[in-house]
Amino acid sequence: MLEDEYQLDFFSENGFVRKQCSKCGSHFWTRDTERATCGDAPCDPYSFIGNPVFKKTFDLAEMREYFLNFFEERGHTKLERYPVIARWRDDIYLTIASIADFQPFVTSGQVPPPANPLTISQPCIRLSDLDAVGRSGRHLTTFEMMAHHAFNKKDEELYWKDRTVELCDELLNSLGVDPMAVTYKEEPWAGGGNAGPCVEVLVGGLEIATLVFMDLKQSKDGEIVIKGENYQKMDNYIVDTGYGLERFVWASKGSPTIYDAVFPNIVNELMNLAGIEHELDNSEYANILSQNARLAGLMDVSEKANLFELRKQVAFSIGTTVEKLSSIMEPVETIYAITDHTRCLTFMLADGVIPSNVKAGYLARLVLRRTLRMMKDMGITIPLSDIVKMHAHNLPEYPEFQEKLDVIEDILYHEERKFADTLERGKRMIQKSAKHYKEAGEKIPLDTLIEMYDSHGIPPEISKQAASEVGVDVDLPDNFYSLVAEGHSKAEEKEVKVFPYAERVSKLPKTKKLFYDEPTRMNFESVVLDIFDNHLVLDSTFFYPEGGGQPADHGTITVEDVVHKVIDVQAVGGVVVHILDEIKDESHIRKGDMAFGKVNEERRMAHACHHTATHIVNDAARKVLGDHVWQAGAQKFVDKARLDISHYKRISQEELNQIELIANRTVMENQRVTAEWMDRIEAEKKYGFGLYQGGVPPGSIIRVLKVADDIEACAGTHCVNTGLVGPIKMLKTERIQDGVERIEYAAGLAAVRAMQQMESYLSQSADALRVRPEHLPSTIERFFNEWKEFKKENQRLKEDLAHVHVMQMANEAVNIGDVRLVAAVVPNADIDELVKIAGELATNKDIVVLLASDSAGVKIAGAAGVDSLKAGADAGKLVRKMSEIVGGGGGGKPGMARGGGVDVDKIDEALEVGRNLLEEQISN
RNA sequence: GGGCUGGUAGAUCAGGGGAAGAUCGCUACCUUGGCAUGGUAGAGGCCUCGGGUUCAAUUCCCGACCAGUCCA
Repeated sequence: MLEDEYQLDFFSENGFVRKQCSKCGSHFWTRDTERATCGDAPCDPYSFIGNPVFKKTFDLAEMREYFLNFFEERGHTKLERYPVIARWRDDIYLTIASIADFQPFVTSGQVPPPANPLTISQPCIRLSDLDAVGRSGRHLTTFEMMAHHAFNKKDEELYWKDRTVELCDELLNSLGVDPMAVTYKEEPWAGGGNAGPCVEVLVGGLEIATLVFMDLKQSKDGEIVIKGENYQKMDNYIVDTGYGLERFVWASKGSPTIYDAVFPNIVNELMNLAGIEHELDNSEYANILSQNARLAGLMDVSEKANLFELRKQVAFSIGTTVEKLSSIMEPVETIYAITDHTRCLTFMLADGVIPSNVKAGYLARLVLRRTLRMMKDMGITIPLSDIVKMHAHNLPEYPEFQEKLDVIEDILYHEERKFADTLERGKRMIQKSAKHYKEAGEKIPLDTLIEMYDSHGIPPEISKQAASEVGVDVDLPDNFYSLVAEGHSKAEEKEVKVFPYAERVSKLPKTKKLFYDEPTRMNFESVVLDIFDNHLVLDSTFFYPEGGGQPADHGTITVEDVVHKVIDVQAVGGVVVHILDEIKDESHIRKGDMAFGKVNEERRMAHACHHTATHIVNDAARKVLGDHVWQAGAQKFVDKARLDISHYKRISQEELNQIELIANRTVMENQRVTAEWMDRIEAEKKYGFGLYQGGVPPGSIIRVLKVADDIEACAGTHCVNTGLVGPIKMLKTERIQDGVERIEYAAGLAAVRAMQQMESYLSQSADALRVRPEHLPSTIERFFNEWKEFKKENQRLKEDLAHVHVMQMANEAVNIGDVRLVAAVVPNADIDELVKIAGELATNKDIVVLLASDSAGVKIAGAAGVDSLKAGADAGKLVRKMSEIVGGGGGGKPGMARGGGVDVDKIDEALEVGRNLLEEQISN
């Protein structure tokens, strides 16, 4: 990055000098001509701890208010915060910076900003430094990025670098920061395909703000190279600032850690619950924490080795041992982490993240389980929701937290129980396996630990502990988690569907989509713009292309009296491509030809019904289950449709019935369905991000569809009022992922057909049992019970029968050497019977039994008593040989075997062969 | 979106192509004044469901459903 980028008039007019840090070599601007270092860690240690840099102290609410007012007074529009879950984006789950609110469409210039310039305090969640939270004294999973943004265009500039730095300097001065102590360090910024010059603002060793001047975008031919990537200048350039609210509060208080500055009351309460004396007034104790924070500021403590180094240095400076220091620090650090993590959960859950095993929900569960484990370690036994409530009460400036508390409590209750179950199950598993290895005198292999974690969610530390309770040792390598990851890295090829004619299509003008204007019209005329193979592009069309979970229309297109079937329709960058089933010999379609289209009405109407029904069901589900319900996907078919929603437990039958009732009531109220093309930002302001439940559409103008109380950006075709949807019949629910429920239903004629189908199942079942449908449940229960009793009865009878046979047959035994053979055909006996008889006969020690029957082919059973076994008899081999004779196979153990075949005529032969083979066996 | 594990008695789980098992719990009886305990006997299983392979499937294969879990 060029040095010129940082030569600002503001600096030169205000007595700043550009210097190079004597330690790290980076350049920085300062008013202090004597200064040698840049002010950033590790070149400068924290000096603000115990020595606040502001005139007065602020808490979160005060600081936020001060900042926003400061920029509002200077011409910025104050904006409400966005959710911490990035609903308006499909590339990230969580909001990681204030600028994320405006990506991608505002930053790209496609969509005008909601206000310009603007100021906002955006809660952000970053889980990348999870291990450092609590330990470093400064890391948080959740923080608020206070910001002011200005979106400039080539010919329309609001302000740029000078004004931005000036505002920052003015803000700091107004807070009473010593101007000589502030440094602006040059640090080019790059991320997410953009880049630009940037200055970090440092006071007292702490980075409290970052001022990014985003004016570059990634480009292969770009001439500017940053961190190995090529960039070029953009036509629109953006002031992207980030002021850390929590860091400002920390700097104002000068407390040993950021946690003691941001949520001191909750930290204290949890310390009490854990029985830790957290007395910051105690100078010795405060000194330990301060030393720790100062040194931790200089290193990355998520690395185990660094943490040990930190401990060593702090222990040395206060004259104690690492062990002693660790025993003091670890519990305190854990409490800090719990406090932080629970605040993170408060934001996530209140903004509608449902803990789950996929997507953002997984991140919530990750944090949640981490927290539960730490609470257990610290002996904190109150429900997790109690801590979340503390945060909610602590943050009255977020009234939405209060409203959601009931649902949050319910979610947390479920999650806590679930995790307890998982751990319980895991403990049993590992101990069982531990016993196994103990007997073998071995350690538990690493593979087992990996499986415990990967497949069963048991952290290796817990496995180790559980195993040691049984007295088995476990080797736990430091790189455990990377070993787990290795097991996952078996390459997965992804098939990316590439539209074959994208290049050619991109040169065509966008197709006029007339199906929005006249949703009921099915016949139309248009002009052929282009055709390649069987892909036809028209000037305008009534064919709906696949999208938004709605399949493409089918129908016909006639050109020059030749009728072509349309089998698929796709939209490629605004151009609708009709895919024909075949190009016939007689068709000579040319550019400029008139084309006559006819859309298959039945298919279209079925899709429209199901699409409108989907919005109705979504609305009903939210009314029944709660506001946390969020569409996670949907698909429409001709005969049914399905909707996936986020919900933290199974939908009960009663709830489903309720949803069905409400949905059908909406239908009967025959409400108007309206669609309106709206400015994107305006729509977001008016309706919130619920708009994007069905996906995030591109562009500055979006189609806002209102069905009942459901308002979404939707490009599908719909019924013009809810009455046209017809009946909505719920078919089933399915849990496709933890935290995601799938509801399947049919609407319109499809619903009627579904009901008829169900009815026919019912009447067929009722007919079979010769009862009326309403008597089915009781009758079936009776039948089932009777069937079970008959089965038992049958079993008993067979045993009795076997007994009778045994008495007879034992007398008919023939002596062969030292053993007695019973060889007989038992007519009509099934295999179970044969086995029973044989088994019982063989309780006579010297008997060998060979039985056959002719039920359903040939069945053969053989058994041998213990003495006959000693004499050499092997029922397994006998039966195998005999079964071969009758064209089958068989086998078993020497004492008991079964087999069979198909050749009924050879039963006697088989018995004869068995007898001969037995003679051979015992003569050896 | 990708991957992994499991579904057997009321509970927790063994087993495994050739007569369904253990432990706890349950019922009855014995031991006791009563309970704890200790005996003895017994009840309780469409081995999740649907296909396939086989002479034979609870067991192997495919699919569905249910449950658990890791990762992007």
